[in-house]
Amino acid sequence: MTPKKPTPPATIYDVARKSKVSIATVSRVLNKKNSVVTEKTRLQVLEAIKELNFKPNISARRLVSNRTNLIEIFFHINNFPVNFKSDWYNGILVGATQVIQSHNLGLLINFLVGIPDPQEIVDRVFQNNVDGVLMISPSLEEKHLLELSRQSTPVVMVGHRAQSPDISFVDTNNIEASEMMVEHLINLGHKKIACLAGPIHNVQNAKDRLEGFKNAMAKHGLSVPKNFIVPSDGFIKHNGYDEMKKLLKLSEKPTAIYACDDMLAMGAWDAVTEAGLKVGKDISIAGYDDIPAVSVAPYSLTTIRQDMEGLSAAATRLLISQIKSPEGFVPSQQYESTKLIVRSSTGPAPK
Amino acid sequence: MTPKKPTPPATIYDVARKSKVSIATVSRVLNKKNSVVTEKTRLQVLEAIKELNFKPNISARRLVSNRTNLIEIFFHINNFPVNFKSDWYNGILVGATQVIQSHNLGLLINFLVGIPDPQEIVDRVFQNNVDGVLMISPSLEEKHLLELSRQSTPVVMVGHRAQSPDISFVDTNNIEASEMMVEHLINLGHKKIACLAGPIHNVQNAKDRLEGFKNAMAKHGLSVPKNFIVPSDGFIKHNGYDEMKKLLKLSEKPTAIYACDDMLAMGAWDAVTEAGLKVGKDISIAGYDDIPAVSVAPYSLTTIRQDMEGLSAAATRLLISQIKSPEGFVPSQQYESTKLIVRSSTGPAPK
DNA sequence: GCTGAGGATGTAAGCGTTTACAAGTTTTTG
DNA sequence: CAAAAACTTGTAAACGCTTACATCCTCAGC
Repeated sequence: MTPKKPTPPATIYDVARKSKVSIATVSRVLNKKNSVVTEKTRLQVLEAIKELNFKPNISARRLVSNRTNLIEIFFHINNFPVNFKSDWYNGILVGATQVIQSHNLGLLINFLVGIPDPQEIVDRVFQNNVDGVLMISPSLEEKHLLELSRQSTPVVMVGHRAQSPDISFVDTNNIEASEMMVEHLINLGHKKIACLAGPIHNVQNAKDRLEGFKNAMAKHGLSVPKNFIVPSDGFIKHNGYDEMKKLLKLSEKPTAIYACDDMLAMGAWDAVTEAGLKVGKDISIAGYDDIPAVSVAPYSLTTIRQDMEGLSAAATRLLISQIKSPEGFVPSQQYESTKLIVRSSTGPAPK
Repeated sequence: MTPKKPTPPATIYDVARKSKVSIATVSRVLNKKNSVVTEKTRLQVLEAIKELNFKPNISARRLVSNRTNLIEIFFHINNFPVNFKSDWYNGILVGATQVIQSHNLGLLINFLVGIPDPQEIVDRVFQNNVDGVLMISPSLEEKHLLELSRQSTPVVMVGHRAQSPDISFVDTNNIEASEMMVEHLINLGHKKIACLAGPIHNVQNAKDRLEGFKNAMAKHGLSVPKNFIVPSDGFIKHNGYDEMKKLLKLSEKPTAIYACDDMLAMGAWDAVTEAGLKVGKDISIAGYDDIPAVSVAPYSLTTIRQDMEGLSAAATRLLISQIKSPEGFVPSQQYESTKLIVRSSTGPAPK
C-alpha cells in the first residue's frame, strides 16, 4: 500500500539552490521578523520554500540554539491507579497546555508511577534536555527536589509546596484553606471536631491541612482529643470509611468531621449513613478538593475548591519566565486562592 | 539565590580528553550494547562520564540519527470543555504512556480545540519532527487524514475509524457493539425502540452506532418510525434531555431508548424521571461508553464498555511497529472488543 | 563622478553527536 | 615465527541549521 516516497525532505540548501541565494539568506527569511532581507529576495525564498514543501529540521535548530522549546510535565503517582484523580490531573494538564501552546512550545508528558528510585527520577528529568520542568509529586523528598533545582533547568512544583526557599512552586495555601473550613464548622457551633488527616507522614498537603485544622481549633480555644486526629495511608475512600467507623464507636463522638480530602469524606459519609445517621444533621462532614462526585447524589459535600487549571497555568507562566530570564532565575513561591463551597453536608451542631 | 553555575555541560570531547580515548570510542561505550570496546577502556570512559556528569546532548543525537524518538498525541476537541471527557481522554493517555515509556520514547501532547483550520492541524503535526502521531479526532475529515498519512510520518487514529484503507486506526467496532446492545433490548421484548443518535452529520462514531441500530432492527424485522431516530448537535446531556422530552410527547411512544452515548442517556433518564416514569420499568434506556457517572446513584445504566487504556496501548504498539518498519509501513485497521454491561436501566418491555 | 556609509548577501565555522573507513594492535594458525 | 584474521581504536565527514564576519552593492552627499 501507499509506497513511501523515499524523497528525503528538503533542506535549507535545497531552498537556497532553488531560490538562488545563500543558505544564510534563507535562514534569515525564516527567522528574522523585521526584514533584513530585500522584499524581492524574501518572496523568491518563500516561493521556493512552498514549492519544495520545506520544513526546517527542528532537531538541527535545537542543536545550534541550545534550546529545545520543550517543557516536560511529570506526574508522580505513588499508587496507580488508586491515586490517579482524573479531574485533578486533567485540570493541571489543560492549564499547562494552554499556556504552553500560546507560547509555541511543546509539552512532554511523563508518568512516574509507583515509588521509583529518586535517582531515576532525576535522570528521567534531564534525559530529554527540556528547557523546563513542571513537577507534580505529592511525596518526592525535599533533597531530591533540591537536586533537581540545582541543575540549570528550572523546575516548578505544581499543587504541592516545598519547605526550602530554593524550590519554586505554585500551590494553594492548604493551611489557610483548612483554617477557613474548620472555622466554618466552628461557626456552626461545633466543638467536638475530628480530622481525617490522610497520609501526613509523607504528603505535604496532608501535613498542612492538619496544621490548619489544629490552628483553627487552638485559635478558638477548642481542645482536640488525641484520637480525633486520624491519619491514614492514603486519601482513599475506604480509609475514610474504616476510620469513620472507629470514630462512631467512641463513647465521646465528634459532631463534625473535617476530612482532608473528598475521597475520605465520601467514605466517612457512607459509614455515617450506614449507621443510620443523617449527614449535615446528626454529623457534619467537610471535605477538600471539590471533585465532581461530591456535588451529585447521593453526596452534597461542603468542601474546598481549587482552580487547578488556573493554578497550573500560573505555574507554567512562572516556569516560562524562569526559562527566559537570562542570568539565572530566582525561585518563586506562589499561592493561589481557594473557595469554600458550602453544601448540605455541614449544618448546625446538634444540641 | 542559587547563582546558576555557568559551567557549560560536558560534551563527548571532554569525556574523551579525560579518559584519553577518542570521541568515537566514547560514543561506542555509550551506544553499543555488546561490547566492541575493551573492558578496561570502557571502565575508564564510564569513570570519566560519571566524574564529569556527562549527559549526551539529545538534540545532537536526534539530528544525526534523524529520529527524535518522540511520539505526539493530538486531542482534537470541537467543543471544549463540553466535549472533554476526562476519563475517556485519561484512559487513552495512560494506555499510550505506558507503552511509550516501556519503549523509552517520549510523548508530546497537543490539544486542538475548537475547529481549527485543517491546514493548521497538518502543519502542527509536522512541526515537531516527531517519529509518529496518535490522532484522536472525532471529526477531522478524511481528506485531511489522508494528507497526514501521505507524509512519511506514521499516523494512527485512536478511538475513531476512517473509511479509507490508507488510514491506520484502532477502534472498537461501533456498529457491532450497537447491534449487540439493540439486540439486548429486542430480546427483552421491546419493539418500539428510539435512537438518540447524536452528531451523525460529522462524527463517524455516531454514524456507525446509528447504523448498528438500524441493522439490528432490520434483522429482527422491526420498523423504525422516522421520528424515532433523533440526531443532535453533540453528545451532550441536555441534548438527551431535550430530545427525550419530545419523544415523550408523541402519541406513539417508544418503550426503549438506545442512546448512542452515556451523556445522552443520562439526559434522557432525567427527562423520564421528571415525567414520573420509572427507568428500566416504564421505559428502558441503554447508553454507550460506561463512563463512571452512569454506575453510581442515581444512575444505573446498561451500556457498552470500551477498554480505552487497552485500545490506546494497542494503537501505540501499532504506531511503534510502523515507525520501526524500515521500508515503509502498511496501514492497518484494528478493532478492539467491547463489553455489554447490563444494569437496571433496561428491563422487559411493558405489556 | 567619486567616496563612504549602510544595508543586503555570502562564506564558513560551529553546535554535539554517530559512523564509515583507515590504521593499529592482538590473537590465531599453519 | 610469520602471515592472516580478528579486534580495538582513531580520524574525519556528515547531520541541518544559525550567525559572526567578510564582502559586495547601492545610493546619498559633495
